[in-house]
Amino acid sequence: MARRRQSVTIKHVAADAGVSLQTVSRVINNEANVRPEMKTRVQASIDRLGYVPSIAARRMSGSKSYIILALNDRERTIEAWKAREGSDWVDQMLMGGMLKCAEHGYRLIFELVDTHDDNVQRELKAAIAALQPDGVVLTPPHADNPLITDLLVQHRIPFAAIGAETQAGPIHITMGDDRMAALAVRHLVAKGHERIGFIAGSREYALSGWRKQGYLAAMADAGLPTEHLCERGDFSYASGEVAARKLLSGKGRPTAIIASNDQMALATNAVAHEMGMRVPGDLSLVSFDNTPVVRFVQPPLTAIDQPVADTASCAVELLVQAIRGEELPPMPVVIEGSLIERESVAAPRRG
Amino acid sequence: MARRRQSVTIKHVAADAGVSLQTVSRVINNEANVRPEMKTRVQASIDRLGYVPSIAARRMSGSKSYIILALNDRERTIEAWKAREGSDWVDQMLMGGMLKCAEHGYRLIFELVDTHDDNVQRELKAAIAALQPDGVVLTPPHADNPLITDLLVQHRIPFAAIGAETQAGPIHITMGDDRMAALAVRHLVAKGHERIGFIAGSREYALSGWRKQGYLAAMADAGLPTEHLCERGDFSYASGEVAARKLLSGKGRPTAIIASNDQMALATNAVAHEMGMRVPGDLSLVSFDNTPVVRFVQPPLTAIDQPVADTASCAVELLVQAIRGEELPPMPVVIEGSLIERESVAAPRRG
DNA sequence: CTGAAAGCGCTAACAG
DNA sequence: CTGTTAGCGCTTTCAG
Repeated sequence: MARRRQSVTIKHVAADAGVSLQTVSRVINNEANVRPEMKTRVQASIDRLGYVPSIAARRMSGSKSYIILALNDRERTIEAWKAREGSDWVDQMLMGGMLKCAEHGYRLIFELVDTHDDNVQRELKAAIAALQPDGVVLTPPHADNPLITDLLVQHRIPFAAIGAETQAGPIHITMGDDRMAALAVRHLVAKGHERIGFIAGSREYALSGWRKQGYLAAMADAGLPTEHLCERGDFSYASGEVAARKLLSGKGRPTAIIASNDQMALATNAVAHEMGMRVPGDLSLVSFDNTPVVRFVQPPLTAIDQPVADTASCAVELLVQAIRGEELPPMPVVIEGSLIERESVAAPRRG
Repeated sequence: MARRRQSVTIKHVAADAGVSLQTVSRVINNEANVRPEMKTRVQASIDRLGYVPSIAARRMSGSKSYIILALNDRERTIEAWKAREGSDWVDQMLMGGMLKCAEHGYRLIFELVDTHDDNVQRELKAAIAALQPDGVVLTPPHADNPLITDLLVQHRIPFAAIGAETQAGPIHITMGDDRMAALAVRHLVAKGHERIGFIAGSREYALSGWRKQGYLAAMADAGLPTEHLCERGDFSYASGEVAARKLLSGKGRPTAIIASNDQMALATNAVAHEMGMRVPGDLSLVSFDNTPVVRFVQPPLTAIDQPVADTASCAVELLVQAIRGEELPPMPVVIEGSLIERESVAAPRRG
């Protein structure tokens, strides 16, 4: 294969502008110690020739690769992709992260590794060796895997942990899950609900605990009971069915349920219908995540939106700051979601 | 910032195995002219040290970057992402392409450029200069933009055009849109429908024409009329409403409609309900694309699945073959979808 | 079949 | 403030 050469290199620009390579380098890296006049001249040459630096060459010589790695769990991601259940986590993650990367001249590379596999470290090491990323975005449950975070710390690669239990690296972002759960509770309480059930998510995710705590705290604040009103699922539809059936078949059943994700909310909705209950007439329902599918079911579900794109965008922004050695804000940074009202919540029936 | 160095380089492997750099290079590139014994010894060192070559260094010296670019239209992609209408094109594209890339040691980088902007060429040139991709996946409507294809040809970068009208480069993939439309027609004819309406998509996409042609041909084959039964939308929900209203408000209205994408099908479904018609009792409906949302509406829609992931995967596979200089199959390669039966099709009412 | 030398495009370190 | 020099890790080219 023919050797593929850069068509316009820093040399061409230097020759065109009549300066040294180094001066051009300083201009493209926006370094100090270049006279404005010089800078203008060089920039003019860059624009005229349409010069864009090669990221491979920059990586080779300098310390930057201009690559940020977005690490996701292989098994879960592939499963979700194949199931086509309408979750757009990958989409939101990718678009949010990619667009922010582009603003700073970075590229985002999406990578899958097995969290549970003994080979995590080997897989991650290989990705690091191949790509030499300047930063890594870690999504749950990776964000809490010490095999991953330790390796990153050791390689001195800054990482942004999204939804992690504890702060293992420089950047720690959450989506305010506890406050969002409390918001859902208050929304239902304001409608007059007193018996509010909750379906928790998988223990493997820190956010499951936060959502549950937020629920418990808000219920306590409102002076409402939670006994026999809290079940745990694993985020799957099937687990949602089981939990919903338990909650709805006992005595003193709830007039409203908050489900920790959309699939479990969908399942709850189906179970309610199956049991002859109307949503929202007999049962109000608030979902978590607000993936596109909740808008298309009957009734469209009131949901807590999980701001995935904003979070990914923020992760990249902070990563770039960290790479540049700039000071970071206090952690954790909280990107709060919001409650989207639709048609699955109403006042409870009296009696 | 500290200069970040590769922890294990080809030099370490060479020293460990007691051979020259070149021999190691030959082994990792699977070249001929290495004694099996040598190869084994080198491979052992590679495994022991956990060596993985740096793609930046490989790009610098050799001709390969091990990067494949997936090019999508900026405006449309961002619009679809923000609308959160439940389309999972990006997801399917990314996962299909990325997993196939990984199999061959490549990485997929997702990039957005403005098809309509005068700066397409500048944007694309910049991406090429920065990344030096070994291949590019082009999605509609990029695949038919000569500003893009010419530039790629000129740079001798092989590209896979998905859903392009004509073959501008080495790889040309379609999803058999005409045959899929015919399949939808035959499905409806088999149920007893004779007046079958069709809502075409935006002229900007070659596949809109193919789908329409497939419909017209299949209708002709069945000896059925198409006059006043064919409207054109632009793939948007709003355009679907307009088209559906036209089709359903005339005399001799259709007993079934095929919509060229899911949003227009959803719109048709809504219009039918609004007009007091039942789906599928009074109107059967077949949708195109089969994005997740069609499973969650009432009734769940029978749809032609568009095999986006398989297509992206195939594009990458063929690209890798092209990069290696291997022979390619005859073009276009057709990745056919299938008809997914759900609940929006029934026999027409008699009368 | 294997090795040595040269250099890809850029930046770090140092010298002026 | 600007230029020079020396590589980064790998593949290509050319010798053996």
